Amino acid sequence: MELPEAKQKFIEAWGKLGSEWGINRTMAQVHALLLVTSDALTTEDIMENLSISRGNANMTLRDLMSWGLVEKQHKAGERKEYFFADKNTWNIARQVAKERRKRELEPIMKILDELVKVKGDTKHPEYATFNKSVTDINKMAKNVDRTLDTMLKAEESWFWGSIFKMFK
Amino acid sequence: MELPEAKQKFIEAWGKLGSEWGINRTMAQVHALLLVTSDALTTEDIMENLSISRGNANMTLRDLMSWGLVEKQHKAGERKEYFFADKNTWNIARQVAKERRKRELEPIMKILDELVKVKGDTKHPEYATFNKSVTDINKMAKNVDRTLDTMLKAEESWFWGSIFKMFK
DNA sequence: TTAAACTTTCAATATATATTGAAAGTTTTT
DNA sequence: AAAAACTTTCAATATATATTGAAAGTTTAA
Repeated sequence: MELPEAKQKFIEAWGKLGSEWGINRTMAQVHALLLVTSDALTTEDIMENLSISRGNANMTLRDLMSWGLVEKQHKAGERKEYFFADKNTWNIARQVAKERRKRELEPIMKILDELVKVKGDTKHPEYATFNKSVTDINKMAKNVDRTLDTMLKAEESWFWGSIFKMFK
Repeated sequence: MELPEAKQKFIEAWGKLGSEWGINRTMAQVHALLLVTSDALTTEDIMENLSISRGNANMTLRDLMSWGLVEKQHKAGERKEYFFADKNTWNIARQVAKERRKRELEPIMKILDELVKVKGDTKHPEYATFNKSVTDINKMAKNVDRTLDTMLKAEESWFWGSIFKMFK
């Protein structure tokens, strides 16, 4: 397989994976393109490479920046904006974990905390079932939250090292 | 807050979380409904409770069964099918992890394995960048895969216990 | 064997999400 | 101050995804 084809394959696969995980396919593809490109790219470059419109490229890039995955670069003597992605995979994973925690985990934890407080007759199966499910999910959410916290503070090698000690 | 309202809140929140993670909102809501209901429910019950059509209820239930999250129950002397969800949160998490690994992680790992093999001139920045990103992502995918494997074999208390030892 | 009770299918339709592109906005240069 | 070079916005539109509901299929009971 030649490099251009391989890049294309990667962009497609990354886009597909993204869309399966609730991330806009185009956003994942722009990210993928920047991951496999050594130079920073202009909006123009990205539009051309992925055959998308200016508006789409612009919004997607801003979105990627809000996720902390892409940054602007300015080249001396040029007005155009260039974009590049952090290529450190561990940083990417942490950044995604951080954002999803903030955007999705925190809100649901807030709701679960409310629901756990709901009082009722423990003898009543409907209440008991509700309470058990909500309480258990809340506990798991808190476990996930603590684990993410560890991950966010950790160095990659230490993190996976600790995980793999679990095998022994 | 009263139980019916609390149930409703839970169903909505679970549905929203699901849709953010690439899981059909209705599917997540049916799952949520079954999680907070002590009795097994009929298709009819679910249609009514969530105001969805028969076709939708039927397909969603089959989908949930294919994820291993819901099972059929037959009551003696009745023809109707009843559905109930496993309420063990750890089982749910493992089941979801197992399915997503099979459906999403495995396919992309296969592609990454191909892409890592692509040969090129290491001195060429375009190739070097591609190769580094793909290689690193491949390694991370393998780490995630091993971790999921551990999780799938593990007991809940052991798993979280091991995770939390990481804090020390 | 036919009717009733139930489940499944899937083309049509509705809804949600993503994309376009041209106009408006901004900054720099002349 | 006007033009040029660029970025942003957003209503209109296209696409993808989810849902409906009625017909077809299946199983059990009369």
